[in-house]
Amino acid sequence: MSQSTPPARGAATLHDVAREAGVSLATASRVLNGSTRKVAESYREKVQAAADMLGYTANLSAQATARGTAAIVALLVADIADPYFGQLASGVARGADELGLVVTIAITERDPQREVRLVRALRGQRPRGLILAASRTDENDAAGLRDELDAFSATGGRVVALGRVAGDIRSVPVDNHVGAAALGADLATLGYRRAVVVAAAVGIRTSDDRVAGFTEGFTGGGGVIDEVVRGGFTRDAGYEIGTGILARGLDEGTLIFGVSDVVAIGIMSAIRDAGRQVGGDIAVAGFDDISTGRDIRPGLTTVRVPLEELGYRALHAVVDEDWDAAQPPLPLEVIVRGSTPPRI
Amino acid sequence: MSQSTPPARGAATLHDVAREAGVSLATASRVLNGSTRKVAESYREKVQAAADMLGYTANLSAQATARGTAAIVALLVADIADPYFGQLASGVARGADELGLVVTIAITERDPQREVRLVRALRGQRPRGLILAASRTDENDAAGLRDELDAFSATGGRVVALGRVAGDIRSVPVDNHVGAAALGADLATLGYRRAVVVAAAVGIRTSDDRVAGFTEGFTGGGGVIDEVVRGGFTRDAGYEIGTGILARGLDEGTLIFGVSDVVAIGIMSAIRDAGRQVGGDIAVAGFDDISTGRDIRPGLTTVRVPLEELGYRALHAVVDEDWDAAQPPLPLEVIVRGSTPPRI
DNA sequence: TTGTAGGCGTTATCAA
DNA sequence: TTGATAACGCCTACAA
Repeated sequence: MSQSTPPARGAATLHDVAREAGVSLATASRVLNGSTRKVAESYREKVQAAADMLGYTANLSAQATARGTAAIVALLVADIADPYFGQLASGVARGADELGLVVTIAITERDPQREVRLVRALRGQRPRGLILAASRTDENDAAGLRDELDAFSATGGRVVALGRVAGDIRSVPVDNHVGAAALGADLATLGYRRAVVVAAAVGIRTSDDRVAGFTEGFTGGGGVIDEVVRGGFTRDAGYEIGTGILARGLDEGTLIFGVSDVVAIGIMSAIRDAGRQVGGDIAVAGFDDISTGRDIRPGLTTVRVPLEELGYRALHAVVDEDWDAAQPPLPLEVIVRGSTPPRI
Repeated sequence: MSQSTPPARGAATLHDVAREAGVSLATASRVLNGSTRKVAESYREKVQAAADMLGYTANLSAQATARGTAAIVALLVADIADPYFGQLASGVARGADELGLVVTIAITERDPQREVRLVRALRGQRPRGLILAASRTDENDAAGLRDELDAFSATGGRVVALGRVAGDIRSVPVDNHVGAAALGADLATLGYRRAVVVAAAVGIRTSDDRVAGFTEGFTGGGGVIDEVVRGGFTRDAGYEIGTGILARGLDEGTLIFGVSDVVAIGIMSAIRDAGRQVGGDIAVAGFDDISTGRDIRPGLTTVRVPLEELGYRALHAVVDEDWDAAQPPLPLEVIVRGSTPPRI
């Protein structure tokens, strides 16, 4: 066996492999990385052997500079410790893995300015695409972001947003309105008549749609929305607002709808810490169906969003050449658990 | 204002900026990316202006090929939807952001073969370092992995492992043994006398250490370990094993210790689904203190591991030049909640 | 089918 | 301080 190449200082390069195999750089490139195979079997084997022996791994950066685009997909989330984003990221990662893509992750911490900076930085990677999962407010302060995204698109990068978004960028639709309406209707049918809604700030699309949908469904079923309180999309926001609501007094049998499970879980904790009971006393419902909602007792009534699938689709929205913009929205499903027992 | 440069097709390059500013490539590079500043203020301004106008972003790939290493840290986790890894990743991301590094994430799905493949693929990015958070078994089947890691280290990459690991690679120590012993001792003091331990497979260090530590502390306090059942590190494993244990019959007042919170939460669900009660009837304790454990009722008794901090430290273990190998282990703390009420 | 050579966007060396 | 210019590792017409 050829021993000509000493254990190279630094990673083995394509050069090394070619030399070791006694072929040209081009040939080595073709068998190891190039797509269409047009290399004699004997050469092919030699190159493979050399590559294995040297532990060669293509330098992705070099590949990227040469090709002009990197085999990378960037994912922007508000908070990766939040199970909502975790499940989402899981789907993205699975899809990327299937396609040999690398996922880069960035955390916005729900700060719009930060988000703009991150997009700008991520752009430097020349990723194939950018998945925006951090829920954002509408047009207003999104101006800076819009510019960055445009710049990215202009260079051939693909932007995918979760939920529905204005503009030309691709998106994976989630029919928050319909889902929330179904939830509201079902809860009205269950006998609930008064509800308090805990939402995020006005202008956050996801929140707005869910509030509107829920209101429509609930009032349509004969219920009344007592109040819509604004906070954020976090557990702590839910806890805080929940505590406030309880302090102002709340009738038994009232329902509190949190615009996301995370918020709803915060509310549940607030209820307990206030010495009240979740369920028969004060009912709670959420949205998303994160896995935690299944393990708490009583179980959290919610609308199931297939988050993993959502992430997976987002990844494909980035990559697929023949992506159909008229995607059917993901199937949503109302799931009634112990946090909203029937009142009839 | 100069209009010489038409809105370039493709992203603006350093070349474009230099031309627009009327300086050389080298100068432009120095003001925009280079570290030590030795550029006349007038030039500096011109370049900045040109860069801003063109929306220039350094091509990280090109930079990486030129420099030989990318401003990237790769993170390997078993499952990003698992809150344990989510919180961990959160800390890693924060640290990376502070240092202007990009985090690339890969999911092992707890498959050793897959892990090896991923490390190999990740190596292609020539990242600054690799953080191994996926809990692994000992030496045995880790051989292939070891090779890949060695290859990576040999090229100047830094490998950091969570928990304690043999070999020369850096690690952020977590004193699982001590923490578990403290938990066992405290629970014995609370009056528990019989316990069943639900662990992962033999050979998984983290699990082994926790089992050994708990056993030591619990028996030292006068308790007896009835049984150690083996499964995995997931919620579903906990549920399944929990169901099995209950089916075989379990005295009231027995304690079940799951080697991680996720497992313990699965056990709690199994207990409820079997019609038994968590707490006074059957007590449960876990390890890690993931956030979910605070929101379920009764709250889960556990050992608090500062996961976010753990991730943050891991990131610094990758980057810091003057990293002190003799890191003090992270402070662990026993947290007693409602899942293990006092029995005296 | 194989090899040669030029180019991708940056960095870094070395004169000027 | 500034500016040519040679790397960096790989891809890809184009030529052989």
